[in-house]
Amino acid sequence: MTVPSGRRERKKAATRQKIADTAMRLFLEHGYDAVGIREVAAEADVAVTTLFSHFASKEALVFEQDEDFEQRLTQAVTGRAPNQPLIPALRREIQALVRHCTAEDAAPVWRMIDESPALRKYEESMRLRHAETLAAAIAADSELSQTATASRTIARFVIDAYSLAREAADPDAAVDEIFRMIEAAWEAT
Amino acid sequence: MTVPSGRRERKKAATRQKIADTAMRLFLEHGYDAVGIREVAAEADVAVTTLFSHFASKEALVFEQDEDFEQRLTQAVTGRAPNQPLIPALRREIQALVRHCTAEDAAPVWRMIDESPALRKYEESMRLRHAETLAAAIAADSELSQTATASRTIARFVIDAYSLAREAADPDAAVDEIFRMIEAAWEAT
DNA sequence: GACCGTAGCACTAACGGTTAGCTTTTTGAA
DNA sequence: TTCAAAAAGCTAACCGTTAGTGCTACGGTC
Repeated sequence: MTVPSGRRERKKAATRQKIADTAMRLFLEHGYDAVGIREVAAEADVAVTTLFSHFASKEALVFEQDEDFEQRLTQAVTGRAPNQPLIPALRREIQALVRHCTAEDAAPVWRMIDESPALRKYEESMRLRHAETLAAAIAADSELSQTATASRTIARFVIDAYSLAREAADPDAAVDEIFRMIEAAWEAT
Repeated sequence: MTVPSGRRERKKAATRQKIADTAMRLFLEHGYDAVGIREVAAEADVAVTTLFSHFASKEALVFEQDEDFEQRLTQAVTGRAPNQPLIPALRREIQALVRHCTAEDAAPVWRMIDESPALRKYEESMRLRHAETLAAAIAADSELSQTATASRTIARFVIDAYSLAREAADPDAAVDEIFRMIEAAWEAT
Protein backbone atom coordinates (compact mmCIF):
# COMPACT_ATOMS: atom_id res chain seq x y z
CA MET A 1 0.00 0.00 0.00
CA THR A 2 1.42 3.33 1.16
CA VAL A 3 1.84 5.93 -1.56
CA PRO A 4 2.51 4.40 -4.98
CA SER A 5 5.89 6.02 -5.43
CA GLY A 6 7.75 6.98 -8.52
CA ARG A 7 7.77 4.99 -11.67
CA ARG A 8 4.16 3.96 -11.66
CA GLU A 9 2.90 7.49 -11.42
CA ARG A 10 5.37 8.71 -13.99
CA LYS A 11 4.44 6.04 -16.48
CA LYS A 12 0.78 6.72 -16.00
CA ALA A 13 1.30 10.44 -16.52
CA ALA A 14 3.41 9.72 -19.59
CA THR A 15 0.70 7.51 -21.08
CA ARG A 16 -1.88 10.19 -20.40
CA GLN A 17 0.26 12.88 -21.98
CA LYS A 18 1.00 10.78 -25.02
CA ILE A 19 -2.69 10.19 -25.56
CA ALA A 20 -3.52 13.87 -25.17
CA ASP A 21 -0.71 14.98 -27.50
CA THR A 22 -1.58 12.43 -30.14
CA ALA A 23 -5.23 13.37 -30.00
CA MET A 24 -4.54 17.08 -30.33
CA ARG A 25 -2.20 16.51 -33.24
CA LEU A 26 -4.72 14.39 -35.11
CA PHE A 27 -7.62 16.71 -34.32
CA LEU A 28 -5.77 19.78 -35.57
CA GLU A 29 -4.51 17.90 -38.58
CA HIS A 30 -7.77 16.36 -39.81
CA GLY A 31 -10.51 18.02 -37.78
CA TYR A 32 -12.16 16.95 -34.57
CA ASP A 33 -15.08 15.12 -36.13
CA ALA A 34 -12.97 13.41 -38.75
CA VAL A 35 -10.85 11.61 -36.18
CA GLY A 36 -12.32 8.68 -34.29
CA ILE A 37 -11.49 7.43 -30.84
CA ARG A 38 -10.22 4.15 -32.24
CA GLU A 39 -7.89 6.10 -34.50
CA VAL A 40 -6.50 8.17 -31.63
CA ALA A 41 -5.96 5.07 -29.53
CA ALA A 42 -4.20 3.24 -32.36
CA GLU A 43 -1.93 6.19 -33.10
CA ALA A 44 -1.07 6.58 -29.43
CA ASP A 45 -0.52 2.84 -29.29
CA VAL A 46 -2.93 2.15 -26.46
CA ALA A 47 -6.21 0.29 -26.19
CA VAL A 48 -9.47 2.20 -26.43
CA THR A 49 -10.31 1.21 -22.88
CA THR A 50 -7.01 2.62 -21.70
CA LEU A 51 -7.79 5.90 -23.36
CA PHE A 52 -11.11 6.05 -21.55
CA SER A 53 -9.46 5.22 -18.24
CA HIS A 54 -7.47 8.44 -18.60
CA PHE A 55 -10.13 10.67 -20.15
CA ALA A 56 -13.82 10.58 -19.42
CA SER A 57 -14.84 11.42 -22.97
CA LYS A 58 -13.59 12.36 -26.39
CA GLU A 59 -14.19 16.02 -25.64
CA ALA A 60 -12.09 15.81 -22.48
CA LEU A 61 -9.08 15.12 -24.69
CA VAL A 62 -9.29 18.68 -25.95
CA PHE A 63 -9.82 20.37 -22.58
CA GLU A 64 -7.00 18.46 -20.99
CA GLN A 65 -5.98 20.97 -18.36
CA ASP A 66 -9.14 22.74 -17.43
CA GLU A 67 -8.40 22.27 -13.75
CA ASP A 68 -5.89 25.08 -14.06
CA PHE A 69 -8.72 27.36 -14.93
CA GLU A 70 -10.72 26.42 -11.88
CA GLN A 71 -7.73 26.67 -9.56
CA ARG A 72 -6.62 30.04 -10.85
CA LEU A 73 -10.06 31.52 -10.30
CA THR A 74 -10.50 30.24 -6.76
CA GLN A 75 -6.93 31.26 -6.06
CA ALA A 76 -7.76 34.79 -7.16
CA VAL A 77 -10.46 34.82 -4.48
CA THR A 78 -8.90 32.96 -1.59
CA GLY A 79 -5.32 34.04 -2.21
CA ARG A 80 -5.74 37.79 -2.38
CA ALA A 81 -4.26 40.03 0.31
CA PRO A 82 -6.50 40.95 3.25
CA ASN A 83 -8.89 43.82 2.63
CA GLN A 84 -8.30 43.61 -1.09
CA PRO A 85 -11.57 44.03 -2.99
CA LEU A 86 -12.99 40.98 -4.71
CA ILE A 87 -14.02 42.20 -8.12
CA PRO A 88 -10.74 43.80 -9.24
CA ALA A 89 -8.91 40.64 -8.25
CA LEU A 90 -11.26 38.59 -10.39
CA ARG A 91 -10.98 41.10 -13.18
CA ARG A 92 -7.22 40.74 -13.32
CA GLU A 93 -7.44 36.97 -13.41
CA ILE A 94 -10.09 36.92 -16.13
CA GLN A 95 -8.09 39.42 -18.13
CA ALA A 96 -5.07 37.13 -17.97
CA LEU A 97 -7.10 34.03 -18.86
CA VAL A 98 -8.72 35.76 -21.82
CA ARG A 99 -5.38 36.95 -23.10
CA HIS A 100 -4.01 33.48 -22.72
CA CYS A 101 -6.65 31.89 -24.88
CA THR A 102 -6.84 34.64 -27.48
CA ALA A 103 -3.09 34.48 -28.07
CA GLU A 104 -1.89 33.71 -31.57
CA ASP A 105 -0.81 30.16 -31.00
CA ALA A 106 -4.09 29.19 -29.33
CA ALA A 107 -6.15 30.29 -32.30
CA PRO A 108 -6.32 26.97 -34.18
CA VAL A 109 -7.49 25.14 -31.08
CA TRP A 110 -10.27 27.61 -30.39
CA ARG A 111 -11.32 27.64 -34.00
CA MET A 112 -11.65 23.90 -33.79
CA ILE A 113 -13.73 24.21 -30.63
CA ASP A 114 -16.00 26.84 -32.12
CA GLU A 115 -16.64 24.66 -35.14
CA SER A 116 -17.67 21.57 -33.23
CA PRO A 117 -21.06 21.59 -31.49
CA ALA A 118 -19.99 18.76 -29.22
CA LEU A 119 -16.95 20.70 -28.03
CA ARG A 120 -18.97 23.86 -27.51
CA LYS A 121 -21.49 22.00 -25.41
CA TYR A 122 -18.73 20.47 -23.37
CA GLU A 123 -17.12 23.82 -22.74
CA GLU A 124 -20.43 25.26 -21.69
CA SER A 125 -20.99 22.72 -18.98
CA MET A 126 -17.36 23.07 -17.95
CA ARG A 127 -17.98 26.76 -17.44
CA LEU A 128 -20.98 26.02 -15.29
CA ARG A 129 -18.85 23.74 -13.13
CA HIS A 130 -16.29 26.50 -12.81
CA ALA A 131 -18.97 28.98 -11.86
CA GLU A 132 -20.15 26.68 -9.08
CA THR A 133 -16.62 26.27 -7.75
CA LEU A 134 -16.06 30.00 -7.87
CA ALA A 135 -19.37 30.62 -6.13
CA ALA A 136 -18.30 28.31 -3.32
CA ALA A 137 -15.02 30.19 -2.93
CA ILE A 138 -16.81 33.53 -2.81
CA ALA A 139 -19.37 32.25 -0.33
CA ALA A 140 -16.60 30.91 1.89
CA ASP A 141 -14.82 34.26 2.12
CA SER A 142 -15.32 35.51 5.65
CA GLU A 143 -14.48 39.09 4.73
CA LEU A 144 -17.46 39.26 2.45
CA SER A 145 -21.00 38.94 3.65
CA GLN A 146 -23.39 38.04 0.92
CA THR A 147 -26.23 35.63 0.38
CA ALA A 148 -25.78 32.31 -1.38
CA THR A 149 -27.72 33.65 -4.33
CA ALA A 150 -25.50 36.72 -4.61
CA SER A 151 -22.37 34.56 -4.58
CA ARG A 152 -23.66 32.30 -7.27
CA THR A 153 -24.83 35.25 -9.32
CA ILE A 154 -21.51 37.06 -9.24
CA ALA A 155 -19.71 33.82 -10.06
CA ARG A 156 -21.91 33.33 -13.11
CA PHE A 157 -21.38 36.88 -14.23
CA VAL A 158 -17.62 36.50 -13.97
CA ILE A 159 -17.63 33.32 -16.00
CA ASP A 160 -19.89 35.03 -18.53
CA ALA A 161 -17.31 37.79 -18.77
CA TYR A 162 -14.68 35.26 -19.72
CA SER A 163 -16.88 33.63 -22.31
CA LEU A 164 -18.10 36.87 -23.86
CA ALA A 165 -14.72 38.56 -23.89
CA ARG A 166 -13.10 35.59 -25.52
CA GLU A 167 -15.47 35.93 -28.46
CA ALA A 168 -15.42 39.71 -28.66
CA ALA A 169 -13.64 41.63 -31.38
CA ASP A 170 -11.54 43.48 -28.81
CA PRO A 171 -11.21 41.12 -25.83
CA ASP A 172 -9.38 43.58 -23.58
CA ALA A 173 -11.97 46.28 -24.04
CA ALA A 174 -14.75 43.76 -23.53
CA VAL A 175 -13.31 42.68 -20.19
CA ASP A 176 -13.22 46.32 -19.11
CA GLU A 177 -16.76 46.97 -20.22
CA ILE A 178 -18.26 43.84 -18.67
CA PHE A 179 -16.42 44.24 -15.40
CA ARG A 180 -17.73 47.75 -15.03
CA MET A 181 -21.16 46.16 -15.12
CA ILE A 182 -20.17 43.42 -12.70
CA GLU A 183 -18.72 45.96 -10.29
CA ALA A 184 -22.03 47.80 -10.28
CA ALA A 185 -23.94 44.58 -9.75
CA TRP A 186 -21.69 43.65 -6.88
CA GLU A 187 -22.19 46.98 -5.15
CA ALA A 188 -25.93 46.54 -5.43
CA THR A 189 -25.89 43.56 -3.09
CA MET B 1 -47.43 23.09 -54.11
CA THR B 2 -48.94 25.93 -52.04
CA VAL B 3 -49.45 25.20 -48.39
CA PRO B 4 -50.21 21.53 -47.70
CA SER B 5 -53.45 22.11 -45.89
CA GLY B 6 -55.42 19.85 -43.66
CA ARG B 7 -55.11 16.20 -43.06
CA ARG B 8 -51.42 15.85 -43.79
CA GLU B 9 -50.44 18.49 -41.27
CA ARG B 10 -52.81 17.11 -38.68
CA LYS B 11 -51.45 13.61 -39.06
CA LYS B 12 -47.91 14.86 -38.77
CA ALA B 13 -48.68 16.87 -35.67
CA ALA B 14 -50.50 13.88 -34.18
CA THR B 15 -47.53 11.61 -34.78
CA ARG B 16 -45.19 14.15 -33.24
CA GLN B 17 -47.38 14.58 -30.22
CA LYS B 18 -47.80 10.86 -29.75
CA ILE B 19 -44.04 10.41 -29.80
CA ALA B 20 -43.49 13.22 -27.32
CA ASP B 21 -46.19 11.99 -24.96
CA THR B 22 -45.01 8.41 -25.09
CA ALA B 23 -41.45 9.47 -24.46
CA MET B 24 -42.33 11.62 -21.49
CA ARG B 25 -44.46 8.90 -19.98
CA LEU B 26 -41.71 6.30 -20.30
CA PHE B 27 -39.02 8.69 -19.08
CA LEU B 28 -40.96 9.65 -15.97
CA GLU B 29 -41.92 6.05 -15.37
CA HIS B 30 -38.52 4.38 -15.66
CA GLY B 31 -36.01 7.24 -15.77
CA TYR B 32 -34.49 9.04 -18.71
CA ASP B 33 -31.37 6.93 -18.98
CA ALA B 34 -33.20 3.66 -18.54
CA VAL B 35 -35.37 4.18 -21.60
CA GLY B 36 -33.81 3.77 -25.05
CA ILE B 37 -34.77 5.42 -28.28
CA ARG B 38 -35.78 2.10 -29.79
CA GLU B 39 -38.06 1.53 -26.86
CA VAL B 40 -39.76 4.90 -27.24
CA ALA B 41 -40.22 4.35 -30.94
CA ALA B 42 -41.69 0.89 -30.43
CA GLU B 43 -44.10 2.10 -27.75
CA ALA B 44 -45.21 5.02 -29.92
CA ASP B 45 -45.53 2.58 -32.80
CA VAL B 46 -43.25 4.44 -35.16
CA ALA B 47 -39.88 3.69 -36.69
CA VAL B 48 -36.74 5.05 -35.10
CA THR B 49 -36.06 7.10 -38.21
CA THR B 50 -39.51 8.63 -37.94
CA LEU B 51 -38.82 9.65 -34.39
CA PHE B 52 -35.64 11.38 -35.48
CA SER B 53 -37.43 13.14 -38.29
CA HIS B 54 -39.60 14.84 -35.67
CA PHE B 55 -36.97 15.41 -32.98
CA ALA B 56 -33.34 16.21 -33.51
CA SER B 57 -32.15 14.21 -30.54
CA LYS B 58 -33.26 12.18 -27.57
CA GLU B 59 -32.93 15.21 -25.32
CA ALA B 60 -35.17 17.25 -27.60
CA LEU B 61 -38.01 14.90 -26.66
CA VAL B 62 -37.93 16.38 -23.18
CA PHE B 63 -37.65 20.04 -24.16
CA GLU B 64 -40.43 19.77 -26.66
CA GLN B 65 -41.66 23.35 -26.58
CA ASP B 66 -38.64 25.44 -25.81
CA GLU B 67 -39.44 27.87 -28.60
CA ASP B 68 -42.06 29.36 -26.33
CA PHE B 69 -39.31 30.41 -24.02
CA GLU B 70 -37.36 32.19 -26.70
CA GLN B 71 -40.41 33.92 -28.11
CA ARG B 72 -41.67 35.11 -24.75
CA LEU B 73 -38.35 36.70 -23.93
CA THR B 74 -37.92 38.53 -27.21
CA GLN B 75 -41.56 39.54 -27.00
CA ALA B 76 -40.90 41.09 -23.61
CA VAL B 77 -38.28 43.26 -25.28
CA THR B 78 -39.82 44.12 -28.63
CA GLY B 79 -43.43 44.17 -27.49
CA ARG B 80 -43.19 46.54 -24.56
CA ALA B 81 -44.85 49.94 -24.70
CA PRO B 82 -42.75 52.88 -25.91
CA ASN B 83 -40.51 54.43 -23.29
CA GLN B 84 -41.01 51.49 -20.99
CA PRO B 85 -37.73 50.51 -19.35
CA LEU B 86 -36.09 47.31 -20.46
CA ILE B 87 -35.04 45.61 -17.26
CA PRO B 88 -38.39 45.63 -15.40
CA ALA B 89 -40.06 44.18 -18.47
CA LEU B 90 -37.55 41.36 -18.55
CA ARG B 91 -37.88 40.91 -14.82
CA ARG B 92 -41.61 40.34 -15.08
CA GLU B 93 -41.17 37.81 -17.85
CA ILE B 94 -38.44 35.88 -16.03
CA GLN B 95 -40.54 35.90 -12.88
CA ALA B 96 -43.40 34.34 -14.78
CA LEU B 97 -41.19 31.76 -16.45
CA VAL B 98 -39.59 30.77 -13.18
CA ARG B 99 -42.96 30.40 -11.50
CA HIS B 100 -44.13 28.30 -14.38
CA CYS B 101 -41.34 25.78 -14.08
CA THR B 102 -41.22 25.66 -10.31
CA ALA B 103 -44.91 24.85 -10.12
CA GLU B 104 -45.94 21.66 -8.39
CA ASP B 105 -46.81 19.64 -11.44
CA ALA B 106 -43.57 20.47 -13.19
CA ALA B 107 -41.44 19.12 -10.35
CA PRO B 108 -41.00 15.53 -11.57
CA VAL B 109 -39.86 16.70 -14.97
CA TRP B 110 -37.26 19.07 -13.57
CA ARG B 111 -36.04 16.48 -11.12
CA MET B 112 -35.50 14.16 -14.04
CA ILE B 113 -33.60 16.86 -15.89
CA ASP B 114 -31.42 17.67 -12.91
CA GLU B 115 -30.52 14.03 -12.50
CA SER B 116 -29.41 13.45 -16.08
CA PRO B 117 -26.11 14.96 -17.17
CA ALA B 118 -27.12 14.72 -20.79
CA LEU B 119 -30.30 16.70 -20.18
CA ARG B 120 -28.48 19.30 -18.13
CA LYS B 121 -25.94 19.79 -20.90
CA TYR B 122 -28.71 20.12 -23.42
CA GLU B 123 -30.51 22.71 -21.34
CA GLU B 124 -27.31 24.66 -20.89
CA SER B 125 -26.71 25.05 -24.58
CA MET B 126 -30.38 25.83 -25.06
CA ARG B 127 -29.97 28.68 -22.61
CA LEU B 128 -27.00 29.97 -24.54
CA ARG B 129 -29.07 29.97 -27.70
CA HIS B 130 -31.79 31.88 -25.91
CA ALA B 131 -29.26 34.37 -24.61
CA GLU B 132 -28.04 35.02 -28.14
CA THR B 133 -31.56 35.55 -29.40
CA LEU B 134 -32.33 37.87 -26.54
CA ALA B 135 -29.11 39.77 -27.14
CA ALA B 136 -30.11 40.32 -30.75
CA ALA B 137 -33.50 41.64 -29.67
CA ILE B 138 -31.90 44.04 -27.21
CA ALA B 139 -29.33 45.21 -29.74
CA ALA B 140 -32.09 45.84 -32.28
CA ASP B 141 -34.06 48.10 -29.97
CA SER B 142 -33.70 51.62 -31.34
CA GLU B 143 -34.73 53.23 -28.05
CA LEU B 144 -31.70 51.79 -26.36
CA SER B 145 -28.20 52.68 -27.34
CA GLN B 146 -25.67 50.16 -26.13
CA THR B 147 -22.69 48.35 -27.51
CA ALA B 148 -22.92 44.83 -28.85
CA THR B 149 -20.98 43.60 -25.84
CA ALA B 150 -23.35 45.28 -23.40
CA SER B 151 -26.37 43.72 -25.13
CA ARG B 152 -24.88 40.27 -25.01
CA THR B 153 -23.82 40.74 -21.43
CA ILE B 154 -27.23 41.80 -20.20
CA ALA B 155 -28.83 38.97 -22.13
CA ARG B 156 -26.53 36.47 -20.43
CA PHE B 157 -27.23 37.94 -17.04
CA VAL B 158 -30.97 37.67 -17.59
CA ILE B 159 -30.73 34.06 -18.63
CA ASP B 160 -28.51 33.42 -15.63
CA ALA B 161 -31.22 34.91 -13.46
CA TYR B 162 -33.68 32.37 -14.79
CA SER B 163 -31.31 29.49 -14.25
CA LEU B 164 -30.24 30.53 -10.76
CA ALA B 165 -33.72 31.42 -9.56
CA ARG B 166 -35.10 28.13 -10.76
CA GLU B 167 -32.68 26.30 -8.50
CA ALA B 168 -32.94 28.64 -5.53
CA ALA B 169 -34.75 27.77 -2.33
CA ASP B 170 -37.02 30.81 -2.70
CA PRO B 171 -37.31 31.45 -6.44
CA ASP B 172 -39.34 34.65 -6.12
CA ALA B 173 -36.88 36.24 -3.74
CA ALA B 174 -33.98 35.12 -5.90
CA VAL B 175 -35.46 36.82 -8.96
CA ASP B 176 -35.78 40.02 -6.94
CA GLU B 177 -32.25 39.83 -5.63
CA ILE B 178 -30.62 39.02 -8.95
CA PHE B 179 -32.57 41.62 -10.87
CA ARG B 180 -31.47 44.29 -8.44
CA MET B 181 -27.95 43.38 -9.49
CA ILE B 182 -28.85 43.33 -13.17
CA GLU B 183 -30.51 46.72 -12.89
CA ALA B 184 -27.31 48.14 -11.43
CA ALA B 185 -25.24 46.51 -14.15
CA TRP B 186 -27.51 47.94 -16.80
CA GLU B 187 -27.25 51.44 -15.43
CA ALA B 188 -23.49 51.18 -15.48
CA THR B 189 -23.43 50.97 -19.27
C1' DG C 1 -62.02 10.67 -61.65
C1' DA C 2 -57.25 9.46 -63.06
C1' DC C 3 -52.41 11.11 -62.45
C1' DC C 4 -48.25 12.70 -60.47
C1' DG C 5 -45.08 14.90 -57.18
C1' DT C 6 -43.85 14.83 -52.68
C1' DA C 7 -44.19 14.42 -47.65
C1' DG C 8 -44.23 11.12 -44.26
C1' DC C 9 -42.91 6.92 -42.74
C1' DA C 10 -40.67 2.28 -42.58
C1' DC C 11 -36.74 -0.93 -42.70
C1' DT C 12 -32.06 -2.39 -42.65
C1' DA C 13 -27.51 -1.69 -41.74
C1' DA C 14 -24.18 0.73 -40.28
C1' DC C 15 -21.05 4.30 -37.71
C1' DG C 16 -18.90 6.29 -33.63
C1' DG C 17 -18.59 7.02 -28.60
C1' DT C 18 -18.77 4.43 -24.56
C1' DT C 19 -18.86 0.53 -21.27
C1' DA C 20 -18.86 -4.26 -19.18
C1' DG C 21 -16.44 -8.39 -18.44
C1' DC C 22 -12.46 -10.67 -18.26
C1' DT C 23 -7.37 -11.65 -19.08
C1' DT C 24 -2.63 -10.24 -19.15
C1' DT C 25 1.27 -7.43 -17.97
C1' DT C 26 3.74 -4.38 -14.98
C1' DT C 27 5.01 -2.58 -10.65
C1' DG C 28 5.90 -1.97 -5.66
C1' DA C 29 6.48 -4.19 -1.56
C1' DA C 30 7.12 -8.28 1.56
C1' DT D 1 10.98 -14.94 -5.28
C1' DT D 2 6.33 -14.14 -4.49
C1' DC D 3 2.13 -11.77 -4.27
C1' DA D 4 -1.55 -8.06 -4.56
C1' DA D 5 -2.90 -4.45 -6.89
C1' DA D 6 -2.64 -1.12 -10.51
C1' DA D 7 -2.54 -0.46 -15.27
C1' DA D 8 -3.30 -1.88 -19.74
C1' DG D 9 -5.35 -4.92 -23.09
C1' DC D 10 -9.05 -7.50 -25.92
C1' DT D 11 -13.64 -8.66 -27.25
C1' DA D 12 -18.12 -7.75 -27.75
C1' DA D 13 -21.59 -5.33 -27.08
C1' DC D 14 -25.02 -1.08 -26.11
C1' DC D 15 -26.98 3.18 -27.50
C1' DG D 16 -27.83 7.41 -30.05
C1' DT D 17 -27.79 8.67 -34.61
C1' DT D 18 -27.62 8.61 -39.77
C1' DA D 19 -27.48 7.04 -44.73
C1' DG D 20 -29.71 4.64 -48.18
C1' DT D 21 -33.75 2.95 -50.15
C1' DG D 22 -38.35 2.16 -51.09
C1' DC D 23 -43.31 2.28 -50.17
C1' DT D 24 -47.69 4.65 -49.23
C1' DA D 25 -51.00 8.12 -48.79
C1' DC D 26 -52.18 12.64 -49.39
C1' DG D 27 -52.94 17.12 -52.06
C1' DG D 28 -53.18 19.50 -56.12
C1' DT D 29 -53.81 19.35 -61.27
C1' DC D 30 -55.47 17.94 -65.66
